Amino acid sequence: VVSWTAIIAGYAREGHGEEALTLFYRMQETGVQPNQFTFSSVLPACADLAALEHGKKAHEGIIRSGFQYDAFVERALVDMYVKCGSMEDGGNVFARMSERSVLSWTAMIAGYAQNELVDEALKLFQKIPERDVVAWNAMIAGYAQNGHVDEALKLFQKTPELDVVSFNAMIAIYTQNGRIDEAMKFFQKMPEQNVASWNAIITGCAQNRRVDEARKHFQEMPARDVVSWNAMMAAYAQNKYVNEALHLFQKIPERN
RNA sequence: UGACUGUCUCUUGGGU
Repeated sequence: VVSWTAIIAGYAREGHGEEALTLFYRMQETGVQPNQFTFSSVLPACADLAALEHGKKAHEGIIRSGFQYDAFVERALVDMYVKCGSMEDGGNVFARMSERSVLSWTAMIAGYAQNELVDEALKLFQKIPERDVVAWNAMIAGYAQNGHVDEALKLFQKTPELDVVSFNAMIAIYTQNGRIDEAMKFFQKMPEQNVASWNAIITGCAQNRRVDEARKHFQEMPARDVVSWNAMMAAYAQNKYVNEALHLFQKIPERN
């Protein structure tokens, strides 16, 4: 079981979920019973593939074999259900967990928000015993994803410790609602911008038909990653500058 | 000898 688990874990970690699942089933066909290590290795593979049915089967196996109270397994189950978008199942496991870390709380909040259950997200957020900056950011982004701009801003203003992600989230919210100038204010007053901040601005300009400004920021930014290049190409393409998009594509450095 | 985990920015498709 150790050997099987080591290989399954390896595949899962490298993003080869299909292989991880295949091996998971094959080990059982050969009569080897998975243990808690195996389950906490294979569940992330189900999560990556958003393979809810496989995840549920694994959950049944976990209950049959009595590993449902293992803390590693519980966290992996919550993570799997959230990433598969099955918030009801995730919530059930979460509610029965022996120990809920702030990571699991945050995963649940983000999951609810991404599934348009912003009220549920808020309920959990209000119940977190210890909120860190990531949890605050998740709730801010949760409002954003559901179009609640004002609530997001209120929460941002109440956040005790802001970081670059908090600001980036606000930039995205405002640009997505056509309020570029307000987004720029956040961009300018944040202590330091990272590449995602610049990318958000570029995308924001593009979505509001300000291609020239997008290009200006693209040229100004200190460092570009693959998202930057994609964002700028999309900026051109979506505004009917197909030739410019193609031209840019040809200029992307190989490492991207 | 083996295990899991959270928040922001781009791209494609699907759904509403």
